[in-house]
Amino acid sequence: MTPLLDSRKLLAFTTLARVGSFTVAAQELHLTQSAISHAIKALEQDLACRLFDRLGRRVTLTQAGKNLLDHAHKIIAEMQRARDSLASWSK
Amino acid sequence: MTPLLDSRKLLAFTTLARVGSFTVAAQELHLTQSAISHAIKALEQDLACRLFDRLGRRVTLTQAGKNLLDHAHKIIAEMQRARDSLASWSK
DNA sequence: TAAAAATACTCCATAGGTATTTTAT
DNA sequence: ATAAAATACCTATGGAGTATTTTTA
Repeated sequence: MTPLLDSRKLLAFTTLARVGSFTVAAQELHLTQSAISHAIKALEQDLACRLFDRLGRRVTLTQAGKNLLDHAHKIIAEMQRARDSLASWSK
Repeated sequence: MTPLLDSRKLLAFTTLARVGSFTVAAQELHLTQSAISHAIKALEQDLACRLFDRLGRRVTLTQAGKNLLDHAHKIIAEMQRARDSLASWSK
């Protein structure tokens, strides 16, 4: 129904995909490991699919996760461009 | 600091930009006029610039608003593509 | 004066925290 | 036995509602 996605969850997602660890992703985003765990779980529920395989301590993208990653990067990059654009604008 | 934008506010923004009325935008999104007003105000504060000129009843985009509109469309469209992509994916 | 937007409140959902438990090395 | 993820629980922020006030055509 709604086309929208939560951008904070997408950022948690791309960070986790890059660093491969909930703990390290949390540090990088200045959040707790718990917050990242919650965010990823909520995103997986929202999209109704697993995004990561938890193979013991190894956290790797599923095929669906790989698929989402590209979109997530584009979305975040576009938000950055929007902010940059409006910042150079006013004043 | 954060590159992120709130996607629900962006949707309120693009809808208002298209229909030119808080009341009509609210109807279209199945929200109240108050909710749209709050959302736009919060977005304007977040970005620290006016997005609409309220000329009496006529609501029109400012130059900054016109600038944001293009980005907002791209962001929402990309979210839609992400969802579509993942939907056709799993089963 | 009759519409439409802004605002004052209220409520509730959820993002995020701490503390703990579970799991795998 | 230890380090990392999941989970239980709690709190606070803010998204969204109703009711009201302000505004302007």
